[in-house]
Amino acid sequence: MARAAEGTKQKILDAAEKLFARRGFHGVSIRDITSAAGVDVALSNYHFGPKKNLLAAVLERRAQILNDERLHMLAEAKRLAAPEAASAEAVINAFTYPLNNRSARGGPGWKSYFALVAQINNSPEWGGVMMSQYFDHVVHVFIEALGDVFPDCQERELYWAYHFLSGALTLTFAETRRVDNLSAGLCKSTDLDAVHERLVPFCVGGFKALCEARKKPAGKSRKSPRRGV
Amino acid sequence: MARAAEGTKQKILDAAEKLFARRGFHGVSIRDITSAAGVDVALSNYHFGPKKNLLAAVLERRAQILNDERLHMLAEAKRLAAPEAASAEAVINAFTYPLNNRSARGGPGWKSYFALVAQINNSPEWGGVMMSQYFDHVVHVFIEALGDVFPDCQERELYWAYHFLSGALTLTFAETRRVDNLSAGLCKSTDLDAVHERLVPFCVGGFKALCEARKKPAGKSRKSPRRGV
DNA sequence: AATCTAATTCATCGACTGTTGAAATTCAAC
DNA sequence: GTTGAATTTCAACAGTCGATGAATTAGATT
Repeated sequence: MARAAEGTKQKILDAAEKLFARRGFHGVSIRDITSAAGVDVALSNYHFGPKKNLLAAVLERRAQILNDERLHMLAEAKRLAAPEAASAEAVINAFTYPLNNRSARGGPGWKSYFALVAQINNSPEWGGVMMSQYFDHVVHVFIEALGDVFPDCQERELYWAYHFLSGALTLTFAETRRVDNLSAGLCKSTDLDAVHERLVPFCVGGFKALCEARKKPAGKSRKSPRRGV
Repeated sequence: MARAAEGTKQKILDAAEKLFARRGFHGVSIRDITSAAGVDVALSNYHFGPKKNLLAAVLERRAQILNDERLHMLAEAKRLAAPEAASAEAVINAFTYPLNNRSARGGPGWKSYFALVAQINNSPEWGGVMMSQYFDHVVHVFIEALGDVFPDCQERELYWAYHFLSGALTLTFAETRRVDNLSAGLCKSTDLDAVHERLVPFCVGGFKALCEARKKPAGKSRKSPRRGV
């Protein structure tokens, strides 16, 4: 039947995305996934191979879209600011806003995706490799752009600052609702636009403070050795 | 045999902590844990009940120690700064340094513990409730202290800023090593003292920027309604 | 030494795990 | 309408899952 398969593949990916996000990779069986998708158990193996490949397929599906949007927003920010360097706010916003937009207005699949990414990012089993695989090449572009914004900042500090941003970002879009209880309802995890309005200045302030505290040692700034892929 | 049991309980907790941290709750079987601990399978159920209770026991064991150290450091910071308010740096340091110290110099059990907490914090299955259970009462004390540091800042913003700090903090002490690869060795996840030196100014800068961007609306500051437990 | 409880061992329960091979079905191309 | 490959179904595999009840051992108390 040729391309009736594409439909089932997407149904399996959708179900896997949702269930992996809720209970984690090991907390979900292939039978859970295929029965939620309304297809036969064997089809997961037929289309995706072993279970780990299914997780990889889930992560890969939306990563490309997200990365394209990030790079497009960054290019636009640079264009508007030229010939001067774009603001730190604009660069960081280009990195975070696509998540905000997709999570708030992209449908439930995107919400599951970000909840899953948060778990992957914080897992020693997957975090060190899978996050790098899908996102690092775009992060390098942003680090370089931030090097233009903070010409006196050491490259190492930019990576550390990105690391902190990454933790805040993934936890935010995981929407675990902990902060809702903690703040007795003052904060609402689900109001993503409101959170994002705070996330960006927090991170901009963090970058500025860290770069200020650890400037480049001596004379000339703006070296920024291009990093290989 | 009365109190020979305490030894086995600790052995089970140690093994569970280590394995849960590496592969997550669902990725580890009770047989994995008890065989790593060198005890019979049935002893986990005998001492801790069902598997979920074992996870709770693991989380609870070190939370009390950590919370005590945090509160002690906060009191000390307040004492040294009195009669003025303590600095933002001192307050945030009191919250984060105990993690840094225990992870760097507390033995491998603490490292596993923090890696596990990072996964719990980012998991929709556990994050919303278990983190609150063990840490929120201490967080409330710190939020109040931060209210003294930033008297013009709205309480809601302090909770959001804490949320971002929480994401950066837990990812940092998860030591997934992603940033090591990303930065081509420029950053070393395992050099915790170096990371902590950056984490604190980043978060202080974030708090300041967020509080500055969203000051209290009108006249009088310092209301800070005491929040119930 | 006898007693009693706490702790440990062992065997086993039914259910579920990821994966696969063979058979059945579907659909496009001829 | 027949061929042929892609897709789906079904049944089953060997192994593991969390949990438990019964029997055994250890240790303190009497």
